[in-house]
Amino acid sequence: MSDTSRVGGRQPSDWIESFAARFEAQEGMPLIAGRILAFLLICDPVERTAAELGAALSASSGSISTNVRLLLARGLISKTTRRGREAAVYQVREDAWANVMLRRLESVAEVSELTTGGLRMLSGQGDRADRMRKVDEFYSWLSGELSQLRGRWEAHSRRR
Amino acid sequence: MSDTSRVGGRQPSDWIESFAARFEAQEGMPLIAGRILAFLLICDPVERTAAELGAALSASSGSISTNVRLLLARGLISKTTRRGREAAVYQVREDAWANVMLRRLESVAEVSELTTGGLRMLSGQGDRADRMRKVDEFYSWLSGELSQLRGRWEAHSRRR
DNA sequence: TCGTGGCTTCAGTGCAGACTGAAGCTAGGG
DNA sequence: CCCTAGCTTCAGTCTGCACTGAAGCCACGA
Repeated sequence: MSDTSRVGGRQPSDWIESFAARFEAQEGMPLIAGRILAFLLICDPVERTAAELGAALSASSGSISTNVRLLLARGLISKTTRRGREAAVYQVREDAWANVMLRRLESVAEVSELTTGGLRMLSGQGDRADRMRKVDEFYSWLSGELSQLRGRWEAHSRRR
Repeated sequence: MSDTSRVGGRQPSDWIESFAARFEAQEGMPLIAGRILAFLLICDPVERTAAELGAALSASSGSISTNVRLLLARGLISKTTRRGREAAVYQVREDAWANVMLRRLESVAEVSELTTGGLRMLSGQGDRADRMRKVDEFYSWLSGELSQLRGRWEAHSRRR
């Protein structure tokens, strides 16, 4: 099948592993979740059943079940059920990707809530609060910047 | 000592735990590393020895050694050695904080290297590359935005 | 050259979570 | 109302990592 053969001079299976490794490091995802995501980005046809995912990635049905649910919860893939005894199929929600990642970025700036609280805790402590003030200033600024990102992405994608 | 007493109506030890929990979730840091960082943000005086950190956070000398090194490697704290047999002291590098975090954010956009590579891998596959193209478009845009952030932070902090 | 304080190293422990695979559940078809 | 395909659940295994604390190492002072 074309999914595991050479395409464009590179092994898709290598690409899948790289992708999974990156998502493990960056998002703390299990490797299998990253593999599912990567596979669903390049497979043809775009929709796959749980059994097909398990076969393609050499993972157990339990693992597929768990990780597919994780990806569904994050909003990165969708599940389409079909009538009768047919298996449900999964596919990448490429349109939701930006949303999910932007939300994740915004959460980084939530540290500003902690630093602002810390600043209040140290109020009246004079110089002692200097460190906290500097860090808080950064996170407060970052918080504003990141919330603007979403608007800019919408403008950017509308523009084309 | 004032570090563990009530300040501004909130327990610093609770704040330290919240801070550590957030950094564990967000940065994948060990809890103790987050505690050290939090403690160094609010302690008085600002410099502390490894032994003091261990005592304040109820952690073993080995744990302090490991996690202090992790924070040094990330550039979030500095180590100052002193002459003779005196213990080295650690303190927060509040000025480096923005730099470290911006670099971390930029690494998120490195996924664009994978998606661009994936796109090349799927070249000539027509519709099959549509998913990848959309995701790649987002990461490429994000990559540009995040690299601009650094410039904007410098402008912002110079302005005040 | 020895003594000592401070730091790092490392073997050992415990725990968390990723993964498996079989058993159980669910829902449509006969 | 049973059969069966497909999915989920769960107990068990295993790997990896955070943490400990004691032993070793290093550097300075005497």
